[in-house]
Amino acid sequence: MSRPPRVTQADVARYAGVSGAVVSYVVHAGPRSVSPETAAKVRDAIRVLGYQPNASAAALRTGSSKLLGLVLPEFDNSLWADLAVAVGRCASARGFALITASSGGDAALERDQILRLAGRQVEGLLVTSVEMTDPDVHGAAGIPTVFLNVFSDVPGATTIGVDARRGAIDGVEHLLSHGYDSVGLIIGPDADVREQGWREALEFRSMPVERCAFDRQGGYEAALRMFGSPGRPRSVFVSSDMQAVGCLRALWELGLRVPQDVAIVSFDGSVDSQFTAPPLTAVRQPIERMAQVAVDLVLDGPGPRRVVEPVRLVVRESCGC
Amino acid sequence: MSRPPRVTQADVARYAGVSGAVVSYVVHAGPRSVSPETAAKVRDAIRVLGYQPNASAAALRTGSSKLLGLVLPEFDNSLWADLAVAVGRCASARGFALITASSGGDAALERDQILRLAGRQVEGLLVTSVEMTDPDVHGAAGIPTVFLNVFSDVPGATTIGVDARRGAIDGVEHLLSHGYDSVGLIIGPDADVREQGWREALEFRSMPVERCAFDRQGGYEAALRMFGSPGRPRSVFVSSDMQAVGCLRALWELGLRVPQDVAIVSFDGSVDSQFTAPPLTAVRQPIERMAQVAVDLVLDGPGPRRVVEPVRLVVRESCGC
DNA sequence: CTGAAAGCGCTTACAG
DNA sequence: CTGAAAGCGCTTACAG
Repeated sequence: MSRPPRVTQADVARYAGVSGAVVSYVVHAGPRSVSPETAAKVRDAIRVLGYQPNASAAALRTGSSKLLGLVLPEFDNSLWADLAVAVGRCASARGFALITASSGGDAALERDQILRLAGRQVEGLLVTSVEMTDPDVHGAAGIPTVFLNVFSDVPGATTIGVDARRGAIDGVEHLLSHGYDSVGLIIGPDADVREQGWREALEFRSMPVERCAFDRQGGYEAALRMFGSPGRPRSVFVSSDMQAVGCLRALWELGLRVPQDVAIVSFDGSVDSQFTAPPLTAVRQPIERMAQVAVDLVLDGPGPRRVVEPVRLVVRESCGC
Repeated sequence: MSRPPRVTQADVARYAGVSGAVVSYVVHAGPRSVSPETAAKVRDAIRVLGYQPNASAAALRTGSSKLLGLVLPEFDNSLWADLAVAVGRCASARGFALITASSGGDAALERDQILRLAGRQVEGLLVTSVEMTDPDVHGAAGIPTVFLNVFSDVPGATTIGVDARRGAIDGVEHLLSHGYDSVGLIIGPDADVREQGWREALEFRSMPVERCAFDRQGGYEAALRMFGSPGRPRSVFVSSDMQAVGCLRALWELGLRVPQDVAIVSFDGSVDSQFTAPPLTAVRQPIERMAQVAVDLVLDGPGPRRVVEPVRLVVRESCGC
């Protein structure tokens, strides 16, 4: 466990009998060419000594840390977990590593984390706020930033999101197509476009709404309120898989069967939605694709823009199909 | 979105009319003291200019990157997700940021990720392998490493884990205490100490075993095999929450009720186990505590050691209590 | 209490 | 094709 002193470029150069520059040339295959024999000697030295270039030094010299920052509200949400994996993969493919931070859904902490990441010279920031953050943090950090999971255009910021209004409409219409006369809504603490879509699909008929946190516990409590009292709706559109998982648990406790007594359509379509009992019919967000676009945009993005990815209804069993 | 040139220490020094050294002294509150008036001027300059010390430069100079690496098999497992959050919090409290990488459970990729992290000058590595990795990677990286979720002592390596044999015994005995005559086992691809504990608790009576991947799909398929054919056990001990979630789904499909037809005790006790229907009785791994110990050990650890954290049976409803 | 200077390990123009 | 050297932005002995 005693740490051996780090092998530096100079060590390799000495061992191979060349200058440091040449070592750098072979490590990066450029920008100058090196004769095959010299290159072989250098590669040998690298292998024998176990040389690993010092990323801090390279970052300092080039001004490029090859680091991306990812800020998520929390990890124990399979949607964010999936996103973290996908972003990590895309970043890695472009030679970037990922520094992750979780904000716990707290705006002040989130801002703090972003500033911290900025200090670490990340070259891009991917941030997912439950509520779209003040785009000012973007300016404050002075680093290319893309906001993920944002449902509407935010002038001056690069945002990626799905057409959640459309998704909500699709989900609610699917429920309606089963002939259910009522469709409740379980949604986050603040109004968002999913609520709007739900209203439109219902042609503005009045139906029960419960607001709660975007997690299992929130969905659980909201469902207890919505279905524990008389006048419960025949079906419900839930604005995230996590809330839907909590909702399912509440319905089970209340002795209500899904979909026979209450039908559900959820929003997100993460792994969790596949393995509930019954599996959830869900409006799926294309996480992999969004991750790819986000990484490309944060690294190459020419300026603020709005990207809307299409959403797709994945029919499983909770809707009664 | 145009990137302003970075503000450096020299800029602050010039603005405040002091030397760079003084700026460093006030930023770090040491190691030399600075007069209150000068300090005030410097703090002003920092605020006005929006100075963020360049972490790469500091890392190069001090030889300390203040970075920790975390390698996980995947993120869409709430146990790992919980762990990532907990480790992030502990690291942050000690001024370290976290670079995360997921191995996808592939040993070669895992090794690769570790080497990559080593090149990034992380000062410690926390790695969780589904199967305990070759401790050689530790030597190869030349960086203090602690392996998490390891169930037995590995000489020469620092490992943290629970007494999983004891946990399995507790879980199975709890099932037995309900009077169930049979307790099946759903476990990972390779034998581990949980299987041993299960056998011991059953006093080596022969019972059904199904092996499968440590994920939802694995547990789903294993349960279909175990409960879809005659001679199914009255209860089952499942070696992870993810597998238990899949198992619950399979039982639902088979029309078997939990706990009336089949009782379940799971292993992990992550958030997911709280919100299934019914909630899972589980042998809980103390994730927060393990994260704390891991971070402390990787940063201060004097050498290889074995840490065993106690496990606790959390009784909920899937066992029939 | 403060400044001038060295040096961490790289990369890359500049000479040769 | 290769080497000597400058410089990225810090921190920290060393002088004063």
